[in-house]
Amino acid sequence: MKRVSNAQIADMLDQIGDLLELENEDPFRVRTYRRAAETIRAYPEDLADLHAKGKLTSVPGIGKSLAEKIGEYVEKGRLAYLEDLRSRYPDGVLEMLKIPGFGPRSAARVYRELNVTTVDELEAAAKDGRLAALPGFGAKSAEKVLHNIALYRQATERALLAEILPVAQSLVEKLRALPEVIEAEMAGSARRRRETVGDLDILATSRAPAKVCQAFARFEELVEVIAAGETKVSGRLAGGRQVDLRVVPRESYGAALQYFTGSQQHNIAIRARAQRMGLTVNEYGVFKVQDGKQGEKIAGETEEEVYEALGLPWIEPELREARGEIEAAEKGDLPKLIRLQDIKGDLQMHTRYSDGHQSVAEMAEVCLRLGYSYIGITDHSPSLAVAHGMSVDNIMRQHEEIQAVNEELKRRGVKLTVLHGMEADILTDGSVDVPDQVYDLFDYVIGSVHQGFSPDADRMTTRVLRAVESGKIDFLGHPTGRVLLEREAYGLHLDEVIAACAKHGVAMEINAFPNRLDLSDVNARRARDHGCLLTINTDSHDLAHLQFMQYGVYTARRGWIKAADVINTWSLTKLKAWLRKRR
DNA sequence: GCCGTTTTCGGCCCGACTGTTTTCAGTCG
Repeated sequence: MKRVSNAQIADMLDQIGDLLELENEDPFRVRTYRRAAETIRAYPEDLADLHAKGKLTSVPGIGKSLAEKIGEYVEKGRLAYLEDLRSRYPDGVLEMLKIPGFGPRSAARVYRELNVTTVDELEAAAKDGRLAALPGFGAKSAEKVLHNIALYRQATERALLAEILPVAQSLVEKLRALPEVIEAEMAGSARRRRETVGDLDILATSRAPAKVCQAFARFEELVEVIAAGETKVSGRLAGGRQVDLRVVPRESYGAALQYFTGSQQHNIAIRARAQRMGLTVNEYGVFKVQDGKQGEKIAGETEEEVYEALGLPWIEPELREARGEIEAAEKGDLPKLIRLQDIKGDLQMHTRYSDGHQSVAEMAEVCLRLGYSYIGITDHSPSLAVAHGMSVDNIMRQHEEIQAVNEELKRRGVKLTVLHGMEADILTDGSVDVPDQVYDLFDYVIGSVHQGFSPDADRMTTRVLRAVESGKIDFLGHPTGRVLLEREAYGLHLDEVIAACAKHGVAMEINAFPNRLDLSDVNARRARDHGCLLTINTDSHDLAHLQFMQYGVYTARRGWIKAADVINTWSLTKLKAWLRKRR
C-alpha cells in the first residue's frame, strides 16, 4: 500500500476539525485537531515510522486518541471516525467553509434549515431571498455572501513571498510618510518570511488612529475595503489578496508587533506561559493579573520588553513557529542566524551556454556589485536537451571564456573569482551526466533531478543515493523537486538522502528561487541537525534573479541555520580547499 | 482532545469588526 505522508495526515485532521465545527463541537476539541495538524505538517520525522515504533504520543499535541486515529489511517489508508463524520454532510457543505466570512455556524444552518448542499445552491439562496429570510441573516449578509463567493472562485489561497514582500514594503513606506504615523512595520507571515503568504498584515502607531485608517483605506493599492473601523482596516489588493492594517498607541507598539507577527501557535504558547507566570498578554501590553482581572501594565513599548517580561530574550520573527524556539530562548540556546551579508558568493547560475539569458561576463558584473567575492557558473549538462544542455565542445569553450573573464577581472584589480561548475542531471538510473573527458575542468558539480520523476519513492531514493555515493557530485541541487503552489516534492525518503549526504560530505542546496525554496525551512533544519553542510544559491537564469538570494537566506533562517553551516559564507580559500579535498 | 511550576480534572489566548442585534453571535486573525 502507498505510504501515508505527514501532509496527508495533517489534511485528514484538519478535515475532522472542519466537520466537528459543523457539529458545533467543543471549540477546544476542534483546536486540538487543528493544532495537531499544524504540528504534523512541519514535523521533521515521518509519522508512519513513528507509528510503527509506537511513538506517536511523543509528538506534542498527540495523545492516546489522536495516536489511535492516526495509526488506523496509516495502516488502512482510511479512518472510520472521519468517514462517519463525512457521511453527515455533503462535500459541498465543507467547501462552503472556504468562502471568506462564511463559517461553520452559517454553513451548518443553511444546510439544516435551507437544505443548501453546495456553493452554487448557496449562491442561489442568497439571490432569491431565502438566505436573507433566515433569522440572524439579512439583506446585507446575503449580499456579502454573493460577493465573497465570487472572491472565493477567483482567489488562489496563498502567494509567493517574493510576490507579496515588495508590495508590503511599499505600503509600509507610504504609511511612514503619513504625518499622523509614528511607526509602521509589516507583521504576520510576511515578517516571519514564510515561503508563501495568505493575508498581508501591517501595523502602525499613531496618536490619531482613525485618520491613519481613513488614509490607508484610500491608498490606491486597495481595490476594495472590507471593513474600516477606528483602529483597524481590512481591504483587498488587486488580485484579491487581503491586507489588514492595525493602528495602536505608541506605548503598545512592541506588544502589538509581537502579537500580529504570530505565528498563532507561537502566540498561544507565549500566552500560556504568561498565564503560568500570573500575567496576561494582549496586543496592548503585558499585564499583571489581579483579582482575576487585567491589572498593572509591565511591558509593551518594544518587543524586547515584552519577551523580557516573560523571562525570555527577543526571538527572531523567522523562528516564531512554535518549533522549540521558546524552550531554546529559555535556555539561552537560540541560534545566531545567518544573514544576507554573510553570503560571499552565489554558486548556481546559468548563462546563454544553456538556458540563461546573459553571458558569463554580464553575470559576473552584477555579482561584483552585490559584493560577492566569488560566483560559480553552472550550466546544464548535455542530457537536458529542453534546457540546451551543453556539448563537450561548449563546455571547453566556456572554460576558456571563464578563464578570460577571470583574467580581465584580475587586470582591473577587482576581487571577484568566477568558478566553473556544472549542474549535471541525475539520470533515471542514478548516474551523473558529466562527460568523463571534461570532468577535471570543473571546480565542482551540482547533481540535480530534472526529468523522469517517478511516483515510486523507493526508486527515486535509490536513484539519488547512487548519485550522492558516486563521488561525482559536490552539491545536491533542489533536493526534493518541489515547485511551490504548483508541484509537490517527488516522493523521496529524505532521511536516507540526508544521511548519505552527511556521510559523503555532499552539501545540500537551499535553492533560493522563490517558487522552489528547496530544501524547505524544516528540511534544511533536519539536514543540518544530521550533520549536512548546506549551500544557498539563486539558480539564476537572468540578471534579475540574482537578487533572489535573500529568499534562500530567509528560508535558512526559518530553518535555524547559522552562517557556518553554509559553505558559500566561507572565504574563497576555505571553499577551494574543501572542494579540492573532495576531488 | 490534550495536558500538568495550583493539576489526572478543569482549564484551554484574546480582541476588533460586522450585521442584526437592544446585549450578542459569528468570523477572523
